[in-house]
Amino acid sequence: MTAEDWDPFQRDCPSRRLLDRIGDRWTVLIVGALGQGTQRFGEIAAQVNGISQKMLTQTLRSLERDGFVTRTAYPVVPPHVEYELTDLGRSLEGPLRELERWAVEHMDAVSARQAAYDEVAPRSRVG
Amino acid sequence: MTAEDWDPFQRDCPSRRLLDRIGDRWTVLIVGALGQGTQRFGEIAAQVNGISQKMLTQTLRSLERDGFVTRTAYPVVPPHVEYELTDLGRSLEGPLRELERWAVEHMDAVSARQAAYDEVAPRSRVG
DNA sequence: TCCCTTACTCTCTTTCAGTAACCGTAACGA
DNA sequence: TCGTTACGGTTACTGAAAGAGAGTAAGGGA
Repeated sequence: MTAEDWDPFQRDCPSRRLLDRIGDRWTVLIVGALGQGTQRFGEIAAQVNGISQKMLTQTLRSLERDGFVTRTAYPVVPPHVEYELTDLGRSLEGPLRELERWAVEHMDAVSARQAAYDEVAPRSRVG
Repeated sequence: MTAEDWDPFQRDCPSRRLLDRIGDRWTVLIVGALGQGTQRFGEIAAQVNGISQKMLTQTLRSLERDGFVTRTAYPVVPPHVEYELTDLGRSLEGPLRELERWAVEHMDAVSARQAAYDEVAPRSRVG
């Protein structure tokens, strides 16, 4: 474990790119969907409402490269491809699910703050 | 708590936008920086290596609107502005720090997987 | 013959992030 | 007096990324 060398606060540190990837909007949802077990391309697309085929393909490719998911293609017609979380991917589930949970739990509080902010005239706050 | 109504997997659910925001690359780092206490614009910029003034301003504005940070401007010359996490913002620290920690801890594993993936010819894996 | 299925892939348009220049005002140094 | 620095921005421009939508391969069924 050489974890001490990485610092996401530094511009060119690889851990910054990794943080970008795991915080990515589609990554969070795709990993969440795959948490339920092996799934096909179309099944993931159905769960992650609103994702385009392009982004799903692209994100799955990245997740595969990073070792978060495995891709298994059966050479049949029509195509049959299965995606599954690896151990590494499953270790990400926890932190991501917490993020998701936080968002759901604090949604109301944030909405309220937004409404309050938008009421007062912009830039009127002075200390 | 009406948390049951929100579902980030649904395209137009506000919680999806919130999840996007809190997973945002700069948000993660700015909240992390502010975790150490009240800070000025320039201090945050120095910690979050590589962020442009534009993105720092823009992200701080959003964080303020969402109720994660407070902005206090002292009408002096040159300008003096302080940013601080709210209670809501502090409640985000935990999940975000976990993400950060995960990235640092698994950086080596991911690098290894990437290298392995890039070695074999693309699209040669079949089930 | 025609269409259906699935997992892409390509093209086009729009949106977004980053870069660099500029701003105002006061204090300071030469 | 002139030029510079300080600080927290704003603005215009540009290249990259995301989204929308149509097209593709190949076999099986009506």
